[in-house]
Amino acid sequence: MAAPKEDRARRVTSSDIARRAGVSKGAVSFALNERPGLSDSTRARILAIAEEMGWYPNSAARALSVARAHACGLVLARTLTTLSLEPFFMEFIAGVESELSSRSIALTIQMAEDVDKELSIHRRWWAERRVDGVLMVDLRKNDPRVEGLARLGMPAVVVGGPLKNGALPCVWHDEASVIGEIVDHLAGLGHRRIARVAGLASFVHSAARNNAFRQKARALSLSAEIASTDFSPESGADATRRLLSGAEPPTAIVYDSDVLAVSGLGMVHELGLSVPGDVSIVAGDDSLLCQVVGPPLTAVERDIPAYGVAATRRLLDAIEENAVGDIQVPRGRLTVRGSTARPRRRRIRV
Amino acid sequence: MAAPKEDRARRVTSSDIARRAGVSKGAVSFALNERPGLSDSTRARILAIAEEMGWYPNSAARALSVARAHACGLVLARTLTTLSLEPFFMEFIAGVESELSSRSIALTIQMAEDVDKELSIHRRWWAERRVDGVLMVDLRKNDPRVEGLARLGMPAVVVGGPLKNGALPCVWHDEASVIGEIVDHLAGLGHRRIARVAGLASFVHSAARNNAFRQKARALSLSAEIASTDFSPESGADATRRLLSGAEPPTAIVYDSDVLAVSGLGMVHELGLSVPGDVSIVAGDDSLLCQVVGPPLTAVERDIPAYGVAATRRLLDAIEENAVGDIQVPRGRLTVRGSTARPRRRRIRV
DNA sequence: CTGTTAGCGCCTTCAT
DNA sequence: ATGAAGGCGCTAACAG
Repeated sequence: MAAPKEDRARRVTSSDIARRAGVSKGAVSFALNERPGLSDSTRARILAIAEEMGWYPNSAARALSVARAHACGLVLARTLTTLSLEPFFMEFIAGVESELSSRSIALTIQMAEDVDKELSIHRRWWAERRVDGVLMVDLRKNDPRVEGLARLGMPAVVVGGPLKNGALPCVWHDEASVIGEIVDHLAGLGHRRIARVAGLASFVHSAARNNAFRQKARALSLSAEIASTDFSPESGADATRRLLSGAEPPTAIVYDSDVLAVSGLGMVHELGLSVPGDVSIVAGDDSLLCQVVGPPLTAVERDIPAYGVAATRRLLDAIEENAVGDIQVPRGRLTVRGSTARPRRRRIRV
Repeated sequence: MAAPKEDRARRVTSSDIARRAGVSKGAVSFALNERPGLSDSTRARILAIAEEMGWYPNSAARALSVARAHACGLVLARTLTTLSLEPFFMEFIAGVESELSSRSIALTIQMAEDVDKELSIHRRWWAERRVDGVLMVDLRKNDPRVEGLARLGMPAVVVGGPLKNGALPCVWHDEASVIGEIVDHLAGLGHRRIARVAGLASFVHSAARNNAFRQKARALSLSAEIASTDFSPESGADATRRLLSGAEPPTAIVYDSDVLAVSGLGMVHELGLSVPGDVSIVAGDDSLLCQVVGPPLTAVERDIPAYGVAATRRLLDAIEENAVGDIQVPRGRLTVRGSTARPRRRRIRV
């Protein structure tokens, strides 16, 4: 026998509902799952009693029976600093969550040190049937998770991409055209030497932006320089200092994220320079952060919760085994604020 | 029969392990749960086979059998803006998660519009036995969740407090002494008119800080003013403007969070004033945000992941029905940076 | 249209 | 030290 030592509180089961309604357990199940084969009056009576007694089907029993966990998973393999500072993650989670909870599907979250650990979490989740599928974020170059998840056979969708081999469905966003818009804006203002403070080059989306940045700059005959960071504010400040203390400092800097941009702004001020007088600044992600600093930052605005929603819908389709291809979400738009302007003639070098 | 239409992939069960090991299912269970009654060699063989086949017990079956979900819940009832901007939440979640995952317990997260919706999520989770217990954050005055959770009988711990009626265990933090340290610091620098930009007064922790602020100021014969906000950056900027455009503006402002402080700093600059020359600023929460703005902000530093860890441990105890009382976590410490200094004599009023 | 029943995969008591 | 068997609460075939 496997009953717990003593119940914390006598728990209500579908049998209780059935007894009170004078029907069988099967009828209760039918009523709850809106299946035909029950008179409306019986159905209504059963539902009313369930409601009154505050009964919901035991999720474990249901999961066992229908072979579905009614839960999706998300593992985050980033440093705590990045996770806590970047508004992106919470906004994304909010989108995911809203889509999931409207269908009474739970969201299970875990953090991991690196992508290999992440993959072993996925393996375990799937072996335990704890989740029905997962969302995978922060796609890396030669990402071991893609192959790993694909062979696992667990429904999964990649946030980012697109993936050339199509091993996994993905929901992506056109980075190149956004970068194009930014560079156009800067070139239009008259900037000739621009720079980019990028995230980790091992991230596919950062790498894609790097390429787009270089190409677009070349097309417009601008000199373009790229400094890499690990997404932390310190590294953003460092990169900014490095760029601005070169022989031919850029007159505009494009940052990969809002956090990097804000820390870059701090460094510009610390160097005794002004924005946008000496340097123009563009943030690659928008958030209220960009709006509360002085000057407010020109930034790329995009609907991140919607990104989460799209990814979740795609995952749900994968779980239902509905074949749909990759999905592209609307690209971000540049919002011009006070941090970008025409460059000064030429700064007196100290 | 309740088998799924067709298995996505033949799934491994404990029977498979048992067969391969030449033992019964019971033996597999014993091996896995480290129970006596098995020879070491048999145990090792079973474990090795399970490992090799990548088998983990089906979580639904186990949950059903042991009447435990092996999952804990957290619902967040804040605006998306606050959630995404305040580093607090992710850091807290990281702490919770680390404690949970080290014991293979899942964390289920959901967002809610308000505390009433939150309570109904709790009710449902508990009725479904989807979680074994929950953490409750952002304690409000006369919080309906306390009473609600208490009568539900679901293990729950309140993050914040302390609760006077002891309806639920809590893990709290001494707000008053931190505020005391801040005000002492400011008074020590010579400030006589100080102000506080507070969060929502309906939040117990904000209210506690309000009281402490007033009392401490009175004790030191300082004039103290409080402006309330909804934690959003805009409201922080507004409150700052209001305070500084009064007849007798404060020479120092204490903010309830890092986000409020940073937006306040932006407003101070926008008003053409300098920090700390014209106004000193203290942030009630520290984060790298405070360190990357110019000047870096004097702030209260505390170990938020550790707060999450403590709360989680307390919850796990509640679930195991181990009686332990409320827990107080170490208070934050003031880190003095460049945003606080002696006040100027008296500013020329415009 | 309604009721009965087997079985989902595991844990655990009891008998061997 | 090991195996057999019942039950956790639900769903869904099937019989009535």
